[in-house]
Amino acid sequence: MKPLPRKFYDRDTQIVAKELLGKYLVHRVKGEERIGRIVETEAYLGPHDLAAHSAKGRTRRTEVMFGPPGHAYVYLIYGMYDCMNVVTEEDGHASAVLIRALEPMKNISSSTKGPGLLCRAMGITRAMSGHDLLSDGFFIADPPEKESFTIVKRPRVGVDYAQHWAKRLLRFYIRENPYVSKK
DNA sequence: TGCACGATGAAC
DNA sequence: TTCATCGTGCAC
Repeated sequence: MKPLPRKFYDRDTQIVAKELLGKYLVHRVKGEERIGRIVETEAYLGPHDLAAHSAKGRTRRTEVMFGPPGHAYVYLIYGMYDCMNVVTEEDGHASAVLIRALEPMKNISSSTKGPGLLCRAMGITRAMSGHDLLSDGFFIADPPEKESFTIVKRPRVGVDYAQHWAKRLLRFYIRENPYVSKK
């Protein structure tokens, strides 16, 4: 399997969030290849999007969101879980896509239903924030066979504080897939 | 230097 | 509905 090209990520964040569905997230950890199929994502559009971490400005934590596309932005949430995002759009545009759930494909031994759990199952930690996903070892690739499915759009989870941005349909998931988080 | 608050998940 | 648990951002 080959990493998706940089130009895949260098596009409108909502398009990337939708097209990431069905792709394979691959992480090789101590000789073992762990693979999950992406079944749920959320788009975070940039500093103007009040639900995005980049809305607070450029800080040490969010620096990677402001950088070039195709890099991982991983952060600690609620003091106990790591969450993984993929940086989108051109260098300087602080947007990203949160990976919210995976369907286990290979070497997955715990739940991948939710952003915190999938990082735990895949062995992804915030030490990897800033990692270039155009590398072998940790990347996203096309699935072996083309598949078709219906995409459901919903408001994002846990962003009620973001005023009107909380209502936007920026959460995407594969219809009827049992590994999607929260019903 | 202190403190309120999460892009969560599990238990009650 | 409550709680575990701690880094981040901002107030003081």
